[in-house]
Amino acid sequence: MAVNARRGRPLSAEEIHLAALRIIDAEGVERLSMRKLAAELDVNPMSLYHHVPSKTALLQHVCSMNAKSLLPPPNEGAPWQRQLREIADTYRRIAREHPSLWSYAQLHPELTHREEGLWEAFNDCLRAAGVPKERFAQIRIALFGMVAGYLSAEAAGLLAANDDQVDTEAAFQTAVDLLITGLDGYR
Amino acid sequence: MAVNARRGRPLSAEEIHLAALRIIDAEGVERLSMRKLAAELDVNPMSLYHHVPSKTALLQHVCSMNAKSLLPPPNEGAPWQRQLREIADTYRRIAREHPSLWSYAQLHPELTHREEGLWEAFNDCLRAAGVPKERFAQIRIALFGMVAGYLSAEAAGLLAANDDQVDTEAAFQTAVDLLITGLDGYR
DNA sequence: ACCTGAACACCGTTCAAGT
DNA sequence: ACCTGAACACCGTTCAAGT
Repeated sequence: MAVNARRGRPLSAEEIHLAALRIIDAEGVERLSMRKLAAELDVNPMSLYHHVPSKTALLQHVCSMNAKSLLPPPNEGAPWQRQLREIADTYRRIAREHPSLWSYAQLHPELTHREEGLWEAFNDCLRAAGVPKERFAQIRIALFGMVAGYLSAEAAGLLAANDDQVDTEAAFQTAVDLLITGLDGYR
Repeated sequence: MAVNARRGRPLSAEEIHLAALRIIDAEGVERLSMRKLAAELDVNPMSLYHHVPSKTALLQHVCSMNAKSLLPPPNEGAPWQRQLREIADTYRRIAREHPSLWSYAQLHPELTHREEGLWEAFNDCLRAAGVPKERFAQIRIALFGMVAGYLSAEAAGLLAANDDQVDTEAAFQTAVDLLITGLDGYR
């Protein structure tokens, strides 16, 4: 049995995805290469292709795994302002866990498989805020685009680069406050 | 005189930047290569390096040129709601002129040299809206992050991918409306 | 079944040599 | 001054050959 010469234990897709995420967090998506990944795993570069069909498929998997964490805790009873904050905070937590992946995934939406339930949290929120149903789709896009987009800008360092002394947490809360006050206008 | 064998007329940095932008618009930043760029210009790949120090410098120049167009028309007299719409619409026009470059520049803020005057338009707006001065910096970041981020998401196709029938123009106006109503809360 | 070395078609960039 | 061919150190991926 031709077990890997250098490691002695078999390779697995799981292990490959985790190592990829480690490189992405440490060096950025752009610096992830199949050859570097193999080196990280102490494995022949070509061995990876027995567990993962391609680099694109690997990135798809990592992006989609990450997107699964976006579902916020169910929260139907709470006031809608609280619900929206919860969504925004969940997004921010995920964005900051893997900032390079977050920005990259926004640039390559085709890589991420998004769960059906992702929009439900927004819908619950808009319902509770008294937004007319025929406006749901557009407002959901507006909110999602601004929250996800803001976090992508923050993750990439675009916001810190522009103003020197920034409390990034407070700036994000300011952004969410603007959205909440704005949404309140639909009541 | 060793004028280029294939073209007969001399190469220039200007010409290189324009050709790069053409490839970026047609195929995306990620598919721009020095060798492809040389082919587009019907030139030896190595000739480029006599006019441009590196691919990174080339992208820096193109990104910074593009960012210069972000300065909106001076508009101090108008109501602040109108001023903010003007900024947002200017940003959107530029984002949609070169969508791939826009998203890429957001992911790589270090590539873009931003003019000093870029924030003045926001400041004018906040002043006119009656926002307390000590909140300017944070609100400016919040607004810039959400507008630029939303447009990056739109340019990359993240918003269209999520909902099938989207009027992207209307969705953006909805987003800007939310921000204006939100800002109005500071009055 | 799993691994691997050589090979192919790409990259960005350096450098010595040409005119 | 401007151009160029060969070369170097990288990529992702295929495939035939090994165990």
